[in-house]
Amino acid sequence: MARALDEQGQALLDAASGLLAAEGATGLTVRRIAADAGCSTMGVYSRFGNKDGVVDHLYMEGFRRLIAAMEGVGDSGDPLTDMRRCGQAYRRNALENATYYLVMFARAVPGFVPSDEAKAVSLASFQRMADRVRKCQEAGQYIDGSPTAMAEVIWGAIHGHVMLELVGMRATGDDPAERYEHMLDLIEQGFRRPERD
Amino acid sequence: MARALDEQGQALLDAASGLLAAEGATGLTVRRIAADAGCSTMGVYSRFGNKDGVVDHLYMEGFRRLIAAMEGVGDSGDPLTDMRRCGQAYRRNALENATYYLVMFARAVPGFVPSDEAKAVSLASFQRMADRVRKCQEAGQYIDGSPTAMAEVIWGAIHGHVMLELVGMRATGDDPAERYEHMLDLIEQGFRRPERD
DNA sequence: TTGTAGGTTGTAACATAGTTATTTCAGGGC
DNA sequence: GCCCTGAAATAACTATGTTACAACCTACAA
Repeated sequence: MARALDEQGQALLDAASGLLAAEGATGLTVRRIAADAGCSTMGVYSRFGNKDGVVDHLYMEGFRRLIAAMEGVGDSGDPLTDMRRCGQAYRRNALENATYYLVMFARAVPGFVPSDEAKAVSLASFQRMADRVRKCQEAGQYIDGSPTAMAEVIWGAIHGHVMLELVGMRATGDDPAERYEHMLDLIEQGFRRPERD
Repeated sequence: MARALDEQGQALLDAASGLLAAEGATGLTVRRIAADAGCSTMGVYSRFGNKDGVVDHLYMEGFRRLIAAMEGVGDSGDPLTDMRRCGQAYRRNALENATYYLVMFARAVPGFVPSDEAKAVSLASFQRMADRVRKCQEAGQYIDGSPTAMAEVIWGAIHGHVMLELVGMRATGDDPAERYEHMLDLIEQGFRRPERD
C-alpha cells in the first residue's frame, strides 16, 4: 500500500478529484474516472484495488487541504486571535471544498469506510485544533483542561454549523457567516480565562 | 400528493423503515422494499412515484420522531432545565434512530432532495428548539436576542457533536456523552443572563 | 348486462453502477 | 523464432433505479 504512483495513477486521482469537485459524489464513478484519465476501468482496479481505494485518497486529500487551511492562519502572537481565524479558515475551506467535506464527514460515498492510514490523517487535522487550544492555555487566555477534550468540543460545534450550511438546512434568513461568528463567540466565552488585571 | 395510503402503501413504508433501521441507506433498495412488503416493484412506483417518494416519507418520519423526542421532555417549570433535557433528548433520539438521522442530515441517500412538504416538517422540528429558547428568555434565564437566531446556534452545535459521534469520528477516548454535556454547558454559559440577586 | 376508460399489477427490459473473467498484446528470456 | 509473464482492454456478471407493455381489474355509463 501507499507505494509511489505512476503517471497513470496520478492522472486517475486528478480525474477523480475533478469529478468530485464538479459533480459531487454521485458523479464519481469508476467508469468516468477511468475515461477522464484516458484508460480503461481496469486501470483503477490494478492500482487502487477498487473504488474505495480511490476515495481513500480523496478523503486524505480533503484532510490535507483542511490541515493546510488551518495552518495557513499562522502565528500572529495572539493565540486567541489565531484560534478565531482558525475557526474561520475551517469554514472557508469546507465551503470551498464542499464535496470533499461531505465525503470526509458525511459518508457521501455509500459504503465507503476510510482506511487506517486515512483515519490517521484525519486525526492529524484534529491535532492542529488541539495545538491551538494548548497555545491559548499557555498564553493564559484559555482555562485549564485537557486540550484534546476542549478541541473536540470546539470541533463538534464548528462542524455542525458547517454541515448544516453545506446541506442547505436553513431555518432563518440569517447570514450563515454571522451565525457562525456568534458560535465562535460562544466558544471563546466559554473557554476564556477571566482576566485578572 | 399526500393522499391517504392504502394498506399496501403502509406495508411498503413499514418495510422501508425496517430496512433503513436494519441495514442503513445502502440496504434500502426498491426491490427489497417491494419484496418485504409482498408486492412487485411497481407497487412502489404507482404509490410513491419513485424511490425518492419513499425516502421523503422516511425523512418526515425521522423528523416526527425528533419532534416527539424534544416534546417528550415536557415542562418542568424551569425552562433552563427543560432546555438541557431537550438537548439530551436530541442526542438520544439521534443515536436510537441513527440511520434516519443520516438520511435527514447527511444526505445518506444519494441524490435525494426533500420535498417542500418534508422541508416544512424539518422546520417544525427546529421551531421546537426556538420555542424553548423563548421560554428561557421569558423566564429571564436567557439573554435577549432573536430566539430563532439563538436556536440556530444551538442547533448547529449539538448537531455537529451528534454527527461526529454517528459517523464514529473520535479523536480521543473520552466519553461522547461527557463531551456532549460539556458542549451544552458552553451554550448555557453563553446564553445565560447574569443573575441579579 | 355489457362495454369502455382508467388505473394497477407483474413481467420483462433498459441504462448505469461496481466488479470480475476472459482475451489480447507487448516485452523478455530461452 | 517461440513461449512465458504481466498488464491492459474488452466483455460479461450482478445489482440497482426506472420504464415499457400486456394482462387484469374496477368503476361507471348505456
